[in-house]
Amino acid sequence: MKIATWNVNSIRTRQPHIINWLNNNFIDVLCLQETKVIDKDFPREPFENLGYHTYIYGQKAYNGVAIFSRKPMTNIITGFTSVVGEEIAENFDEQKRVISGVIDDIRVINLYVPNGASIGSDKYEYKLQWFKVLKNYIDVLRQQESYELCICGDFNIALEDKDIYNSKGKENHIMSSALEREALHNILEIGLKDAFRKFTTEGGHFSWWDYRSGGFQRNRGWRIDHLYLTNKLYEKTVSCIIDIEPRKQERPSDHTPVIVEI
DNA sequence: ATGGCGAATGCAATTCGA
Repeated sequence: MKIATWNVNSIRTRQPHIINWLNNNFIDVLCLQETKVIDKDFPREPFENLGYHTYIYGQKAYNGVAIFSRKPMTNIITGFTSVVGEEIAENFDEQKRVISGVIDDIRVINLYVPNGASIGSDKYEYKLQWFKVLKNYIDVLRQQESYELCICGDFNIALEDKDIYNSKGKENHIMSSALEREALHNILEIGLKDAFRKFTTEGGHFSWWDYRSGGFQRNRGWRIDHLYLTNKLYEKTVSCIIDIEPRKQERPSDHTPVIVEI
């Protein structure tokens, strides 16, 4: 089974790119971030016509996540509140960043982690607090269910210096600060492993390049889109690659897909 | 260091992303 994650930066703008990519890559489950559209206006039909079931959780202009699956998923959950309760979820579901479903006894959790703006900003604090809610969400699910987990998406965090084109001076940079890395490690310590790192240990592999200053042309990238697996799935994983082809195309997303085959 | 680019909103210029 192939599961992919891709921050498409607007489902409506990127619709032809995604259709083209799915026609060239047989993907069972596609997790999308930054769909940037309310559910009523989400272009479901083009993807249903390709044979996908579509599960969406969006809002106007910002954020928004979706999962496309060839087989129907069960136990779909949108947002945090129904799992952790209103007291812990507070207002964190105002931003649509979490959707999850179960397929073949795997719970796929698709995340669009907050960006965080800059170190010490209100958005940075929001990002760190958001991780605490996420931790609670995963803990509750693990108490309630016994599925294997695939937690994937745009994490807006590069865990290691080698995941950044030039890590010099990046310890006080958004996406690579110690507190952000600590927040993500805190999630992973329940027993999640980075599928990409099962096969590739060297640096220089990226999933996002800034639109500005010719980031892609100069290969000034970051690896911030991840697929994390519980051990049983990790052991069964046969490949995990970053496909940079979509980033080369006209009018691309600033992110490119990451695919795991289990 | 700063600003760069792209998308949405909504129709010009601002906000946001990372």
